[in-house]
Amino acid sequence: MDILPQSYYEQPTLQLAKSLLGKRLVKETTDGLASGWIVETEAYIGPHDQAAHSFGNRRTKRTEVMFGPPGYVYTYVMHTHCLVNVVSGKINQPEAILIRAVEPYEGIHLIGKRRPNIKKEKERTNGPGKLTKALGIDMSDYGGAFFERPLYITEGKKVEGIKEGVRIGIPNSGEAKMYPWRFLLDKNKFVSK
DNA sequence: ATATAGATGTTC
DNA sequence: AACATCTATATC
Repeated sequence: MDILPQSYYEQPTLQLAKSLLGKRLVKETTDGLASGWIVETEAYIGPHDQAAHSFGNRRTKRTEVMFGPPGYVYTYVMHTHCLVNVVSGKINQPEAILIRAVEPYEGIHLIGKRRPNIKKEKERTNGPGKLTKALGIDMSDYGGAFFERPLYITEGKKVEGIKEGVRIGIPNSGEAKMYPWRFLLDKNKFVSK
């Protein structure tokens, strides 16, 4: 499967968020390769979105990559966990897509080693903090490109049953929390609750 | 099966 | 002080 070129990321954020469903997210480490199908995403459209870190064009050390060209990696540490985002929008348009869940595909034994003591299979990757740990993504990936190793996205499989919904976990974002900017594959067992 | 609380680190 | 979360524990 081919790595998606940078030009792929030049489409509008909401369209890209939907398009990412079913693609293959890959991470290579010294331990080996692990990958999963993307089954859930959320769009964060900076200037107009109170829930985005870049709301009102707030530019800090943390949000810096979002102001660059699309197709780059924005990792962010929340509590003890690390979250992955795909930067989208043109230069100086701070937009990004949060990857919330994947379905394990390659490197299952690695994923199992990184997330032991799990009762059900789906609990390994059905949340933004879980999937990063499962695939071995961390802050060292910040600022990298999704079209270059070691962290990249390739073509995937065709998907059906794309569903939109309201975003999760952003209670204090005013009107913005009602925007239907969450995309997921209906009937897939690996999406978050 | 669902619900609730508590712990965690980084940023502002 | 706020938060784009996870896990354990408790209860049905």
